[in-house]
Amino acid sequence: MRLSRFFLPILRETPKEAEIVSHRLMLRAGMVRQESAGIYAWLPLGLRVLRKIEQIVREEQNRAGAIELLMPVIQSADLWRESGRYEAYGKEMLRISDRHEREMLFGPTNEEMITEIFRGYVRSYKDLPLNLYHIQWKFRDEVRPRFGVMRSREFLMKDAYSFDLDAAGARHSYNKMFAAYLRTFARMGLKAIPMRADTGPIGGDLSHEFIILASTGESEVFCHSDYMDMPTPPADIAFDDRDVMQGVFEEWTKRYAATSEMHDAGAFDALPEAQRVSARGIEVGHIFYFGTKYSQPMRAVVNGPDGKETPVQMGSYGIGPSRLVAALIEANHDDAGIIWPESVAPFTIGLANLKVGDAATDAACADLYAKLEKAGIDVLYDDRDERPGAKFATLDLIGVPHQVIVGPKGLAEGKVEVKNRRTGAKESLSLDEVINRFTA
RNA sequence: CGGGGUAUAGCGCAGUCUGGUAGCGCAUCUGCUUUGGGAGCAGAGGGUCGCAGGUUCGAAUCCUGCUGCCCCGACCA
Repeated sequence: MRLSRFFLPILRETPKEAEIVSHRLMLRAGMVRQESAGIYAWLPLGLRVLRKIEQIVREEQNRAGAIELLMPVIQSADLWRESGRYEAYGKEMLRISDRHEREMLFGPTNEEMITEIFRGYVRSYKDLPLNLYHIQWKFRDEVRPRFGVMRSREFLMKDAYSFDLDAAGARHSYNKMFAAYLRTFARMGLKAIPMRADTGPIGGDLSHEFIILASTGESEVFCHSDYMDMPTPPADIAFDDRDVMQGVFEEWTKRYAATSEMHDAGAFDALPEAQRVSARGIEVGHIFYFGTKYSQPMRAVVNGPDGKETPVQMGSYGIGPSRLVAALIEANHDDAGIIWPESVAPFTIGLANLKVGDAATDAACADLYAKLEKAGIDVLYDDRDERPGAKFATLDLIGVPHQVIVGPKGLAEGKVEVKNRRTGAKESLSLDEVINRFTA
């Protein structure tokens, strides 16, 4: 992408409403624009990151055997009356009516709808287990949205729903999502710690929140220091093996880890001081096992091997990709701006032409740009007629992992500079070496 | 939902107390000079002063009502 042709409305000053660093940087880097309280437009740079995150989430859901579909954002009130949640959900649910005065709502979550879909087609235990997910916009009319997309009213959520014949099967489904979540966050370069959690309005009796540690986190968390450095399940782990999955679950839950709501000060204080981690955290995922809470009232039943109708055992599993964008920035930034992990970066390479109009510099940049793009690398080519300082500041701000800096000074020696955004390390390479570095 | 703020150009702000028809910095546009860490000079454009009433010869400024947004608390992917 040529920057001169891109839409990147960077702000030099910080809008005053932005309190936390991720919100400030997202506004300054031209990633989002607030349209109403807690409602944001995603600008091209922000959307690129959101899509990368979404894709990682999708790949790991698929790997764990979940199947993608897409449900609507607008739902019928009647569906929610079946589960009893239409009244129970309260003011957080945005209720609307259509031209025929039918009561509708903007979906805050989809347990009811997925249960309705399931019961419409599935009759036999032989079709189980089943895990269906979608990545769709949700709306929760928060009393007080804040921190940009971290706590917004409209937000993107991946929500998966598992269906099993019995509790043991449901447990396995839960464990698969548990392992998939560990992999998902690790691929984004985040250390997410599963913590026993309150189930809230979703209901049920088994639940874990996945928390990443960040000083600006909204919850207070306590955990064992071992969590700072634990191996993530490999891509080829046996998701279908119940014992293997149970092993992953046990390994990751046997040490102390809890949010303040579930905190047991006695148990935590019993740990040696060096192993106690007390910090603030951001919830980036939440998984629930709630049995027949919805299948019972909504009559989602299958015929078991014994020929009897049995309500299915269900669980639901959420990740907030839009919140993750902010969480990633909280975990990856410095004074100059964002530092994207490569897996979610909007562009992999930022190519800075320090002297637009200089024949040699232009030619070198055009050559590098063409070859890198041809190799399938996302390159943001800063071909604007700006001074070098402005280009460095822009690339630092938007956090592109690798900067390739081309100027007359270096080219005189046949060299360009390659700078690592995270480490700040600079190397002087020839054009060919640059190509080899990124395409090898 | 309780409490506290705030609303003036794209962004950040002054002007409001004491009424006289809107200004500064950055950004934008033009020209010249510059070009390895957010350049300099000269010029230019851009605002129904949140909205609606009212007071007044005259309202960004005073009065009334409304709305948006932000912050603090109780709730949450």
